[in-house]
Amino acid sequence: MRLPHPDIAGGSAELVDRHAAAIGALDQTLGHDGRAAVAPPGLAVNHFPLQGAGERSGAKNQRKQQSGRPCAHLPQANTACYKPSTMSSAASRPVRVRVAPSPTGDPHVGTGYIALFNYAFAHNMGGKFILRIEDTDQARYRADSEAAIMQALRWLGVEWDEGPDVGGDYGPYHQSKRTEIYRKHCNMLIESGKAYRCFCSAERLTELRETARAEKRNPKYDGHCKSIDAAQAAKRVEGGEDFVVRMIVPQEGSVVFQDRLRGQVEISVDQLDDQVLLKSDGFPTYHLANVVDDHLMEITHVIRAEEWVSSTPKHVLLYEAFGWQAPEWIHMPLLRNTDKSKISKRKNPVSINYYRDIGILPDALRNFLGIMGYSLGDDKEIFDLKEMVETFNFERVSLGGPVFDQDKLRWMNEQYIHKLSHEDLVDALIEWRYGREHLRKVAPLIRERIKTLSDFASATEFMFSGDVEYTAFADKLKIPEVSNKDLKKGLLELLEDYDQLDGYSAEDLEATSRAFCEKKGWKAKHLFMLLRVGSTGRMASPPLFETMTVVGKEITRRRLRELADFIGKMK
RNA sequence: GACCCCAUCGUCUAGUUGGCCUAGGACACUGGCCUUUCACGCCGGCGACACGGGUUCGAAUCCCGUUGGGGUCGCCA
Repeated sequence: MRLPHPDIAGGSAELVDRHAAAIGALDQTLGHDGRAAVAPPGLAVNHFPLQGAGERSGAKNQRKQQSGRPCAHLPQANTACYKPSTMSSAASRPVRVRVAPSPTGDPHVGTGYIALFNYAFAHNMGGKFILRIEDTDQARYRADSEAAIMQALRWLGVEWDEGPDVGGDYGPYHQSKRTEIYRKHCNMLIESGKAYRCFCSAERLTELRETARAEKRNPKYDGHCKSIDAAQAAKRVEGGEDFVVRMIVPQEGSVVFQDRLRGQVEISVDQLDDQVLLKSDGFPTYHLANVVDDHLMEITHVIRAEEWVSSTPKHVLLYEAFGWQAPEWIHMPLLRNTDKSKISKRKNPVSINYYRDIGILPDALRNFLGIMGYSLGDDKEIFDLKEMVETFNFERVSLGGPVFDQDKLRWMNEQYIHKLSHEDLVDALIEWRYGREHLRKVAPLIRERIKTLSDFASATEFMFSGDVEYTAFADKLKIPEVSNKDLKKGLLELLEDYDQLDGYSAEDLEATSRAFCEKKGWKAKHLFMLLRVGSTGRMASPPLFETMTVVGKEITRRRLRELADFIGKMK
């Protein structure tokens, strides 16, 4: 399923009144000349009064915040210091934060991590925690993803006060239902000379990027369409030409903003591109949607991952262009793989459901995420959500990127298991994989394969375990005429194909696998044996694809990936 | 490559107003105790302030530089 095109998607009819009001109010904020009514540049460094008490007091940050020359080198007042306007009213603004996942795949531990910190802060401040679905990417949209993300977040114990399913006064909470809002705001920027339509083809842009890279320049849009006058642009639009809307980034100066954890960050505008705000399919990009929604939803603090630091200037510029008060920026460190790179599914299981499926207790995962880049200050590592909320303080965040250490997670889970009463342990087991629901899926697959009930355990052992071993089958793990290297690569590609699926049915898996064989010229029976050994650790199993669904998507994925690595390492 | 961020044991971290730090805790690893076994538990061990300059009576803590790691540079978020 794809998202409906905005033209036919929920437009203004679905907008609640307050948005109309907000847009109306915005019209007034913009002066006749379209200039944003913002505080003049060059003010003293701003702080949210809110953060005063809890202000990070690290000397380094203090230095940065106090450095009195944020705009010193900047030439013109009008291009100079894009510093967030002073928030005189922020003190009284109730805290509202959000997590804004994109439904393009499995519920990511990083989403859980950021959600947890948003939740902890919101509750500590007596504020609200909002869930917003950023479903503006039609190409990567996956129908089953959104529900999975919500389920996973709830499973973790991170509950939202406003969101798509629970409602709230600031909806709709799906960006796909807010396209009319973005379109309007985009037009405002065009009218006020802050944005323009661009008709360049994807090919031209790619070429631009490539030549820039070849010449070792920073890839940047060359402003080709910037000078097209309004009348002509309108004409081309009417003529049915595809276009995007780009924001106009000032030619000189730099953008300065305060990050709660890092102090002052300054980035020169020549690092910035004329960012696309509205895509040719009519959907907004993250940058536009995020700013517009955060403003309309009255978000006070943007707590997100560090990867966003370098695009924050674009957002600051947008707030300025609209004449809005920007939220406070708080960029959390990135979760890491063992090699310190940003956590990724290629190197680490990243789906929350994987951890659920191998039998990690939700509280343990939550607690574990809570010690990533964070501590209570004493030597206490085991703490519940309530305790984290009550004592939460951004000063306790450390910025070195924390490695997601499976060993420590398991240890922590052990602590939680030990704390369970016998009865609760039984319940946990039943809820995990020893309940009727799961057994009902298992039974049909093994009934023909057991002579006594006591055969059940050995017949299904791989359905109740995490990783499996492949060493015993080392000499069987091959496909004629295919090198180990290509085999590994192929397996990984297949995994990608599985990931593109909406859902995880045996039929889809089989169809995908067969199509893959076709493409590769591999014999199905060869590939299927590999998949069998990979997903079960055996050469004999119940029907392969049914088995894979019962073993579960996450564990199967992990096992197949391990298999691929194993094969890659063979002689 | 350009820009930005970061820097205490292999890993998560305490240390944040510089002295109480011959750097504390946890995971992992490891020796022992307990025990019919295994596990748990308990006691012990290994193990870090990246480097170089400053500032200071005194620096893991402040400043500068170097090095290292990471992130970003998309009509993805």
